Amino acid sequence: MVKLVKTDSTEEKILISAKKNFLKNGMAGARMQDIADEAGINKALLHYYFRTKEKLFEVIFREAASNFFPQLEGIISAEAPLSEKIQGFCSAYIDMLLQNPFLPMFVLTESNNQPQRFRQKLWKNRGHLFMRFAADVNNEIKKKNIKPVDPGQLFMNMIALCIFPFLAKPIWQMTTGMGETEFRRMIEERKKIIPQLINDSIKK
Amino acid sequence: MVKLVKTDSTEEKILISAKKNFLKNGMAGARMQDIADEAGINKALLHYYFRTKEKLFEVIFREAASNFFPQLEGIISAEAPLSEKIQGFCSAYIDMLLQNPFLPMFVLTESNNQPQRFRQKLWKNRGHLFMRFAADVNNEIKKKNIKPVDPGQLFMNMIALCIFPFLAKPIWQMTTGMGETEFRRMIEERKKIIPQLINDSIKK
DNA sequence: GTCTATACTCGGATAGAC
DNA sequence: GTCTATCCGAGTATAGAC
Repeated sequence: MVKLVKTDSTEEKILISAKKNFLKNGMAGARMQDIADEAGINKALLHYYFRTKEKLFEVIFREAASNFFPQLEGIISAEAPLSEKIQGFCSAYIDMLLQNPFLPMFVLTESNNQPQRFRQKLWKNRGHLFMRFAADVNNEIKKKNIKPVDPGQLFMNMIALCIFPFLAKPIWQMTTGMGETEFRRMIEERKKIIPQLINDSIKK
Repeated sequence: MVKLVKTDSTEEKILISAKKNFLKNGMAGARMQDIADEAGINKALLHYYFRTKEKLFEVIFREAASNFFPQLEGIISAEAPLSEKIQGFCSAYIDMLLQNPFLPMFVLTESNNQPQRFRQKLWKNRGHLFMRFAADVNNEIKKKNIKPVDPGQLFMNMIALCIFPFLAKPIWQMTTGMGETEFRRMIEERKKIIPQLINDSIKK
């Protein structure tokens, strides 16, 4: 996809600043003043470009949401054994999350607050990745290569194990006294642990 | 524990209403007016009892947080094989979550917003349950009854699998078109699936 | 303890000059 | 397109009567 806006344009500066602020504080917590300050402009100009806070938020949210279920069609569609796909998916997904640690919390909280209609429009037909995955799983079941399992539960397990530590990070660090590097090491470790767990659970 | 406040006292009515509102909308989203309305009183009286919104919030938050890592010492301390404890823990935890579906989202989001100092005070020494569990696991490892695994990762996996579906519920329902009863059935199913998964992962 | 009325603050939005 | 100045509503908090 081609970037239609120059990196140093005012609009782009606003979007960068807005993304940072919204991801950190959510729609309710973010302040137009802060967004303006960080973009090096004033509030009036924000409204000139995006009319309202809500409209600005929507732009950021849409993009974030589209990344929540990652675009890993590449891995899922590849010609490879299921177990390797699972391995590749988890590893790549965790890497993405490491680079966007606020993404899960943001998408989950804000999804709750959106009105029903908007939510539907946003998430409907977003299930391509999952359906592709489910087809793979069902196929392997039919070929009797793996145990008969519910692909939905399998997918839920996989993303739960990948995402949850990022959500619980602050609490986890508090209760265990874990520092930044230790936490990181634990996450890295999970790139091996999770595929192992998932693959073991379907192995015949 | 003895309830010090009569159920129909004004204070109790406020607390019930506040809990409902805070859990649903979070600290930022909740409105003192709504809390007052639902308690059948006016705003002024809220402040009479709890001085500020923040103080009222703290009361609710403390109680919610103390339930997040559940008090299942009963199960964990029991004289039973580890596999049965895991089974019992997951099942009881999920039942608790079914009765408090907003709890996970609330505790996680609000924990992020608390200042460092308060967070520490709140979560420090909250790790009894986990330490007890870790001791059990290490013991079984020493006796060569199970594979050598990191108890931390094991515990993380267990709670991730239990909690995450409640966090992702709205998104999950949107993408899959799942209704209320189907979602419930899926959760019920997980009471069996999760212990199986966890126990299989440590079985020799 | 409970109410009505009001003060105060914060933050999103707009007017209008340049 | 960008700025300064200002408005205005929402929402927390308080004063003071009963």
